[in-house]
Amino acid sequence: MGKAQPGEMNEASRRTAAIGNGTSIRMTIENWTQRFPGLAQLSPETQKLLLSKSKLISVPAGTTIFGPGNSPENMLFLLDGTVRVQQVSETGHEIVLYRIHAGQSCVLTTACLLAFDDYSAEGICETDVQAAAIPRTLFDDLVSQSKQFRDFVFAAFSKRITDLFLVIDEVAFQKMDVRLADKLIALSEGKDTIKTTHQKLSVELGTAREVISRQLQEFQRRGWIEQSRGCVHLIQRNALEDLAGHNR
Amino acid sequence: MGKAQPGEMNEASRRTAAIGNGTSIRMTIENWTQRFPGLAQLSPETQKLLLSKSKLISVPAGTTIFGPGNSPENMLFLLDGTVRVQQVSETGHEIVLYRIHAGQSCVLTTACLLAFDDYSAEGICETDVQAAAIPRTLFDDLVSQSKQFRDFVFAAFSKRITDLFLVIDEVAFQKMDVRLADKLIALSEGKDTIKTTHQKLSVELGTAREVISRQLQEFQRRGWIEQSRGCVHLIQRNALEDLAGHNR
DNA sequence: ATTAGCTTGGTGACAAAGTCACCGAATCTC
DNA sequence: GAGATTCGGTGACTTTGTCACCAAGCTAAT
Repeated sequence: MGKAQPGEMNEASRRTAAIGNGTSIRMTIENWTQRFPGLAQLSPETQKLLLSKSKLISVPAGTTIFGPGNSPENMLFLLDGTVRVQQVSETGHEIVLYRIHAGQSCVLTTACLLAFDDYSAEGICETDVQAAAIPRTLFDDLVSQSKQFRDFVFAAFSKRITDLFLVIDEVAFQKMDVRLADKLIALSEGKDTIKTTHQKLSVELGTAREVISRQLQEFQRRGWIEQSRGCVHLIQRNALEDLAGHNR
Repeated sequence: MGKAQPGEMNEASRRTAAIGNGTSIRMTIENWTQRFPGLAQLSPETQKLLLSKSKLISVPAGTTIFGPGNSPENMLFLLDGTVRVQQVSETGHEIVLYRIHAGQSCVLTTACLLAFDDYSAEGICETDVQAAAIPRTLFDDLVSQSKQFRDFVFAAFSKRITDLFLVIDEVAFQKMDVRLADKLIALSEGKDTIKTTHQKLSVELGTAREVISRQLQEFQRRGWIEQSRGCVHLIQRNALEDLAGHNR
């Protein structure tokens, strides 16, 4: 693989959280179920059960919350922050599969890990993260007892699977310039500066760093962006959105 | 897209099954739950419930059992045959996502369709198919009542998601020769002749027909395969397996 | 402060894969 | 048997991925 080892990017300091073993529990929000559109409709008893038997945890940015050889005991409901789920292939290539945002749950990934530990995906906190950890047994009880909870869980699974369909479609058929423009818009979150490197962008799209560099140069040549070390500045967001097909 | 419209391959005659509306119900197997490793452990009562409230259906090869604008009312458990799940992208490109084999269920795909009807995937019977159709309400009851059934369902979801991870990895990072060799081995099912066209193989891998043609020519040049119209004959299976990395 | 090492990004040459526009032969349909 | 369709082959070109290497910026140790 040469000297650039993509698996060794030091993400902050890449701590590994021992979730469920008493990691910095901080009670910040009492009624966190209200933050989940799908959970707010649970019966009061179910909500009480969830709130009483779950623990609020807080994890610093850069932590790997699950990954090879590290299946969490609990399932997480993200209250704040985002978790990036990515995969390292045998060849050493990396690709970002999806992100879990506040208001979503890790159930599927967690469930997958429980079922098959020969997975290759890992979940990394991109920001400081606050989450509610619920034990597997409680998860099982809730699925059994609450129709609303079942619907929430199955909807989460379904959304994830259809999203993965989209990823496959993109990787297989979309041109790089379109994919990159789309990713820049997504990562910008409305702001005009994205703090990222060419290397990180290449992992986002599962391509090579050189490809990103050339594509960004082309965008710059057209006056759509400007670059500085570790930053991309969006100058003509519209042009990028057009290319990404956001107006169709 | 030129004259070759990939979306118009006439698969047998591409009937659309109206599952649940009294399609040729044939009682062939009484204790079909025994065929599912995950279901055989259900309690006798649960099995009785499943058997009594589900219907055995039989669908001819080429039928689209689900697809855009055709969400089935029931969830299927495949007793015999295989269903190919594939996707058509906006650009008109097609790719096979996975197959559902006898002993597996469509739950996830079905669930996805129920949740989001803007999906683009479709399920096509590759062979004559026999399946047990279970109504959504029964599915919901079983998930609620039976721990074993829950485990079965979540294992199915998990397996599917991890499989999709693998597909993404392959599409993004594997070389075409490796992927094609792998696919040939898989499609051969142990036999030495595969009845398929270059066009169909290109859909399997989400690539262009020309790429397949050239790659097969190379395999032929090396003496690994021979070709005739609509057929690929495996001459040196070992060589293909080696390339596909089956001995590592 | 200086140096050594790492990260970031740039570059050219080449290989692999995808696209486009054809073509002819085999097969099917009427 | 004629015409249409499917199947596969081909060359020219573009896009993307790979490899090897370089230089500027940043960081940490001495």
